[in-house]
Amino acid sequence: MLQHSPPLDLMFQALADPARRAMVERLCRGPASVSELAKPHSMSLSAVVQHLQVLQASGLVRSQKAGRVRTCRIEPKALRTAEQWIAERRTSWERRLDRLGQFLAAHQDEPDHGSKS
Amino acid sequence: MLQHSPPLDLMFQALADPARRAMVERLCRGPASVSELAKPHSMSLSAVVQHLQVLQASGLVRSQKAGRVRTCRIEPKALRTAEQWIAERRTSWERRLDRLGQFLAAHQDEPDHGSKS
DNA sequence: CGAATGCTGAAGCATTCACTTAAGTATCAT
DNA sequence: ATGATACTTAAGTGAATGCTTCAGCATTCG
Repeated sequence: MLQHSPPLDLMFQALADPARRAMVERLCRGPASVSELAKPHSMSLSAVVQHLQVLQASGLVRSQKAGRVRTCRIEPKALRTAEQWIAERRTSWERRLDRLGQFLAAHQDEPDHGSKS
Repeated sequence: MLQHSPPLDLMFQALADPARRAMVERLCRGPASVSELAKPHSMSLSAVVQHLQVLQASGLVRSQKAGRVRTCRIEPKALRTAEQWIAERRTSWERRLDRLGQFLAAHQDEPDHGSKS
């Protein structure tokens, strides 16, 4: 409740489903139509479209219709946003470890510093 | 349905909730007890524990109990796994763009291409 | 000891999710 | 125009999610 980042919610939620991740993987190899994306999956076209709606709401995928074919492509910018969130936390943790290491190294040869007596 | 990666499912699912992300952020600044993690949130302790269970099932967080206090810490390895999945897709996309660029450059002087004036 | 602390577990409940089927619309081919 | 293609929309269902409350159980403190 400290802060809100709707896009991040939607992005991770979108990536949490294996079918949607498979679609992202497919789209990373190039744009595709809805039925092309549906082909490898053993679910109804409707279900695929619903997954695509989740992906679009998350900003990970964009699509446009030409004639009767809707062509989908990934939005690498969004992919990078998610990547960066994780990277920032990870490096935050690594910085902490560094500080801890430095502290331990600095106090290695002064076991006790008259803290209380 | 082409392949299964349960840990990735659980990881992204875990990161999809703002409360859980907040807990991850907190844990990146150092280990914490359950009630410490609960403090910033306006939900019951039970709810927090349930979020922690999700985080642990995903492998993002590990915890151990000492006396009556359970201490939680993040598992940076898991964080890196999620980061890498995204990074791999993104670079896969970038490689594709590179190839496309090379192709376009190579065929620049070829017949009618229908480019904008 | 008994009370406070810190967590644990189970049940319940409203909402959301991941599908399904069925019926519809727009486009393209013949 | 007819039919096939490529979605689109709506409604429904069972399971999972995100909470809640209440009751329990060790551990630590006075």
